[in-house]
Amino acid sequence: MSKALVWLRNDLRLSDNPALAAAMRHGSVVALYIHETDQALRPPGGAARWWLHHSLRSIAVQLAQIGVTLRVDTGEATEVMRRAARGFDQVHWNRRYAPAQRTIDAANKSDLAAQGIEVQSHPGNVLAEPWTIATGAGKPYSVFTPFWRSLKATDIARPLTAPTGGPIKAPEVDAEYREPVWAKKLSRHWKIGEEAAHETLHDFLDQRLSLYPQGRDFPARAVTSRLSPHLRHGEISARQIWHAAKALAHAEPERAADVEKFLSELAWREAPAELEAWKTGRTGIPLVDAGMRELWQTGFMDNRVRMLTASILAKNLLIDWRTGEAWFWDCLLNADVANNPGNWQWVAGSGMDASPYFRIFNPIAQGERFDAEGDYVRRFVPELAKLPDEWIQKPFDAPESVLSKSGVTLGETYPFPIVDLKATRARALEAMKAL
DNA sequence: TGCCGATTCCA
DNA sequence: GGAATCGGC
Repeated sequence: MSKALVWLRNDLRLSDNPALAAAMRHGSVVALYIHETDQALRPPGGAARWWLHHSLRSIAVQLAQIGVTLRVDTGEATEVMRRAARGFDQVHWNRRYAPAQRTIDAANKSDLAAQGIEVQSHPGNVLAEPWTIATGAGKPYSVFTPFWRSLKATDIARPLTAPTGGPIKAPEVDAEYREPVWAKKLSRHWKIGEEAAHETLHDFLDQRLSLYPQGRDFPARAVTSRLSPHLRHGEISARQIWHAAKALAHAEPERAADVEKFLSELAWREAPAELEAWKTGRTGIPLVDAGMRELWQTGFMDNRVRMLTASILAKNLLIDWRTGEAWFWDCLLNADVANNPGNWQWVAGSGMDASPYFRIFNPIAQGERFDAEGDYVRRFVPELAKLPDEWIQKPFDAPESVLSKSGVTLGETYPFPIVDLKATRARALEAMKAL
């Protein structure tokens, strides 16, 4: 009998779970969840860890009802997978899209292939996979509105139904987890698991959606969907939400505008791939990446680099400065309510005593002025270390011969820039003039 | 604690 | 053809 292993990650549901469905078609199935300890991944915070624990317990019971055992393990993904996949002839998972996650998944894929195990990856928890929505020039959209127009015109895949099978006894999972005392407060506000996720969706569509477009920005009204923790852990898929809301708009056309507003907010989940590149120091602009990696590795960032990385996010990428502020807040050892938000507002030009709106940093020019020998870039972006000073701040302009001599392959060892500095500068000035 | 393109000046 | 300067964004 053929055996398939399903690696569950952020997809803790039975319905519309392409990896699980494919594995079930193949033969007998075991599911695996790994608490990944890879350095490149951020471990979940306390609250998310609490949710995850209960979500795992919930899905373990559901899986047992269709004859699937859930195993839970801890360690580096490739280490755990190498052991766990022994004896299986297929491994399935649903794709994830953050750079660090993709690196890990690619490593696993080749590792398993070397063991003679077939790996099949399936669409992750998105409406449309990133490479299916592109501009006329074949590049990812960098502005939400055209992205949304394009997404709306796309056929979003229909959700799959949950697989069936004969029940077995549910295993005890995540046994080492100890419920923190503060979790009692949380548990009064949330129900966790796939069933609860669908209840939340339908409560929202029935009761709060009509108030959503007007009320969503007013926290006291509490009319938002509250689906985000369910989505985060994959207890419900974006496709399921999409089609449930579309079905409502079809049945009650007078509510179509409300549905559209809600779905456009759902689509925001999928727009900012750039935010992830910024956070993880993979923008393709050396000084920005050095700063973001310093922040992540050390909990500190040089002040000039703070201004510059903030300027890139708020002005070139036109991402809400509060998103960047939240990331700094998480990562900085010296973040303080008195300065962190204030500094961000200064850069974004939205606070009192703001920097003038037209002050947009150019990280290449800044690098050439303040890191002329490239020492700082070399320290935190070692894959560029062998580039000569002349090109260390702008590898994308370096001649091919210089790149190859320095062991740099753009798009492979180091990313192409995710922003066109000139074009995004012009766009920012345009956008701010409009204000 | 800005960037950029145009202009001017000098070699 | 490069450095210095300046105004507009």
